[in-house]
Amino acid sequence: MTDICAQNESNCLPIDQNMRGGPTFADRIRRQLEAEIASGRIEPGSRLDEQEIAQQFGVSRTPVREAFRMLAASDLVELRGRQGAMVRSIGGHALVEMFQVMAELEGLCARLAARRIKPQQMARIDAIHKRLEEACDPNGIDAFYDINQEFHEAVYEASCNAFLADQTRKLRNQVASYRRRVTRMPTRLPATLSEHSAVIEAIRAHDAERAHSAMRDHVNLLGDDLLDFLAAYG
Amino acid sequence: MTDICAQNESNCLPIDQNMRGGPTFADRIRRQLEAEIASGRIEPGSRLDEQEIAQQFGVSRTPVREAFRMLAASDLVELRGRQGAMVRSIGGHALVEMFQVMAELEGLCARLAARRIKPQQMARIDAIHKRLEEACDPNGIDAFYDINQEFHEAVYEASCNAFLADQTRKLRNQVASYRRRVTRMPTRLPATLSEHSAVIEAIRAHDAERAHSAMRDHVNLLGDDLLDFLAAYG
DNA sequence: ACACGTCATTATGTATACATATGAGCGCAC
DNA sequence: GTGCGCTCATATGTATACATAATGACGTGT
Repeated sequence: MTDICAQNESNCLPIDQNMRGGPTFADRIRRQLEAEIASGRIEPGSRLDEQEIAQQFGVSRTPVREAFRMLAASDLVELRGRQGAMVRSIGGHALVEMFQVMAELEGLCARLAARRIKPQQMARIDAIHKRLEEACDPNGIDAFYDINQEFHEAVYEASCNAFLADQTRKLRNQVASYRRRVTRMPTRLPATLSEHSAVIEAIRAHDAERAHSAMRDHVNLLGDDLLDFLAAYG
Repeated sequence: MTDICAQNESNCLPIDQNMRGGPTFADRIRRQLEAEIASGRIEPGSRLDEQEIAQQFGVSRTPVREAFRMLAASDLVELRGRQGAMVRSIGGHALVEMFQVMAELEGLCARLAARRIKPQQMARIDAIHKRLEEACDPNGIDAFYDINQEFHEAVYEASCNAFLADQTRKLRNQVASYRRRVTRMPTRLPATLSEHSAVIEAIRAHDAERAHSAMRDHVNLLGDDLLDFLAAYG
């Protein structure tokens, strides 16, 4: 079998070199497709062709099919009988529902973090926030997006609940491609900064209730902006 | 190909006749295994043999493997490299984490239900509760368990958030086999009834906060009992 | 007697072959 | 000209074949 990167000449699915996730092709393909979907490089509604992807990865259809099944169980793609797989397209109504749940889960993360955070984790969050302030530049949107993600990830960890962190991460990943669009709204950057500040100060004060509501509001405000964005640009 | 039920002579995986879920074998096998795992007929830690299951269902390994991948993505089974699949075994620590999340999600269901419930749904919940009271008999534990499930399902629906309902259902399903054991504790039945009553009255009064905390407490108390049970009989 | 290395068996991961359903394109009838 | 039905191509679902890594047994050496 040729190396998995061999077939990769200017395809729309460039193989990530750091692909040492699972040793099996199915796992690697799943991870790669997850990343492509989350980043928006594969747009919602796109059809995923087994043979095409198999050729791009230089493998047979079998591991691709298994990757599809895993992604379908994570609700990242939809399998429609014999009509193939397509990247799940999330409508406005479903987004509202998902943000409501995400707000509650992220709120719980913040609440637990307020009760359990260790000085080292607090320092890390402060450092991330400082970097986020410096990256508050409409030109470097992608950097801002990544650092923002780091902030939330740090709160997940501070919650000291690995399962909660995992669930929240999965949900965040499901709406990632939609979130990424709304980051481009000019008002979102400064709003994010001040909302994060509120969360951080509540956590620092070990005020669980305030941390919960601050984080919930933060997520809900993002959801509102996202809906505005979708209403305007479709 | 022989009918999917043909090979089923006194196996440990009796085929459910109402198996018209997905038209594909992979889907049917996934649903069947889900049910077997949730009911506890396949115990946590059991190893799932591809060939054995394929023979029991009268199909080849391919759809079985695809079912395994879906179940693994739902965290119901673990795939350990080339060492096969085993039903996920959840330790006490992980159970605590999961119940903390489930309490929050069920609490959110109850909160939304308190705000949104329609008279018809309220009547349905009352009817279910009445049946649950009648089933409060240590001999008919399984019936009690099923009606209890109906109650929670009715609250999910009353929340009018399909995504939330789905997430909560999945989580409930993950710990189903552990929940089922604790139902056998003698104090759990009357406790469940009174805790449900508190939730119901809060929902009837459209008191969102009270509904949330009542449901959260209900789930947390169940979690506590489950931990006691595991500590004693684990 | 115990430990270690080697080998055989077996089950998983992957590739390929085959069956069949879905959708497109075309022709015909009204 | 439009709508219906047929045929065919293609892609998915399933089965089978093959390669390889992991498990267990056996034998040998200390």
